[in-house]
Amino acid sequence: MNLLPEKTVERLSQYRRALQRELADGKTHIYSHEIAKLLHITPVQVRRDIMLIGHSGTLRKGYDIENLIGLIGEIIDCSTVQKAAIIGIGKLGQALANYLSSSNTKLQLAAVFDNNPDKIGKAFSGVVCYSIDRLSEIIRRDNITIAVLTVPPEYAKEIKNRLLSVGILGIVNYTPVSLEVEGAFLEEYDMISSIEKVAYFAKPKNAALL
Amino acid sequence: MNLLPEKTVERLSQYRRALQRELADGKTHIYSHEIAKLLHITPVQVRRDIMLIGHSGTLRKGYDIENLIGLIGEIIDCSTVQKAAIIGIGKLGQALANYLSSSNTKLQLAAVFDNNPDKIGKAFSGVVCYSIDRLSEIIRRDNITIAVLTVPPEYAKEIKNRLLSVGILGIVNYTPVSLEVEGAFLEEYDMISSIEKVAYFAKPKNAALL
DNA sequence: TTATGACTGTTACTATACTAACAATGGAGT
DNA sequence: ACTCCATTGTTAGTATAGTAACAGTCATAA
Repeated sequence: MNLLPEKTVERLSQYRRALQRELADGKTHIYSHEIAKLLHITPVQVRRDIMLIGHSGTLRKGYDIENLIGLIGEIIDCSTVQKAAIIGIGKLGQALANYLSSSNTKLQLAAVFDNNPDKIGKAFSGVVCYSIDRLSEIIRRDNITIAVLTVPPEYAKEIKNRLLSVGILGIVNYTPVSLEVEGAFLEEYDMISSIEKVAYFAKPKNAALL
Repeated sequence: MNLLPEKTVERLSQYRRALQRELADGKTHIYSHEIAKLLHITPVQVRRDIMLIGHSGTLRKGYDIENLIGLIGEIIDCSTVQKAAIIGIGKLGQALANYLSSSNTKLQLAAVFDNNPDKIGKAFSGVVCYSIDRLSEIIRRDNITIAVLTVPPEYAKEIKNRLLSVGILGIVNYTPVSLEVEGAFLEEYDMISSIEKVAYFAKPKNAALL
């Protein structure tokens, strides 16, 4: 199968969680316009995304929820478990650790790292915190492939380099400094610029033009 | 001036912070390719963004940093101070409170809200926490226009409705449930789907195709 | 059994974002 | 003064994302 568009992958992740909730509510089938309503997007977009993952089996009663959840898993999860680490277990890191360990994906939070001695050895969301000095060692040992960066900005670049040198495959960068990454997939998200963007479009003058 | 593209606004926010760092280092002028290098994008994109905000005065020595910072401010900041509130001051909310209050934008964190009695009355990043029951009252009283939602997902919809009914202008939604918003600018960010997206593209099979 | 209609699957179109190409400018060296 | 060339400003082109239009399918009911 070819690569899916980025946005489609993001939505598939959202579909899956929404579908899991519906399944828990006892529903077995669902229409595209129902999924659309849950995520506040259009039914066309839902059908198009589902088309892209080659969902053949669809009958007149809409999509079979369990079936679809399974298929999404086949597409976006790895056949083997993928392990993730959070680097920098401050407020943001702890929040993410919570989300990750409570979301039932195949993605497994395998380790967290920090340089604060008070935190090392403690567990966060059930995962033990290692010293940042052991980053390369643990990543290699536990075969961790995804890293979430929530360190203070001044450490970001150096840690990124260490991650790349032990062959990390994916990095999610939540620090406000942008990184250059070769040989791994990088996703950057800058909270401040997101909020400033909203402020811009929410300015009375601009809101009128929306 | 017309509305700017969303991505351009996000980058302007990033340019500004990068430029402030450069200014602090004693630099007075900067080339487009230098800015590009800081954010790991192309010089063309930098120049295009700057063109869009109508930066006329640019000479052979690159852009005048102080000048450019000022212009970006004129464009993306409001003429009057814009006030923001964080709803739900858990781990994520506290992280955001920190970022917001330490970033020197015209955006001012004016209040935070929570339903936990232990938190009410306490200060977070120097901002006092109110009971969620007083949401409408305080937003109106302090003329808060931007809301950042970091509450547990089950509360999101109801709080969104309250925000809209007091005329909020912008909402940043960090909860994993999607919201329907009419009459305000909405930005949604789902951390789980972001990380799952990275996991997808970082799968060995897919990474080969990048 | 056939017509109906609600729903899916697909293609064609539009909008947004990014990139490449190139024209215009003006300081520096000769 | 003239040429050179690094750098900006702008337009044209491409890629990605989203939307609309429509054809295909099948359960249902007359």
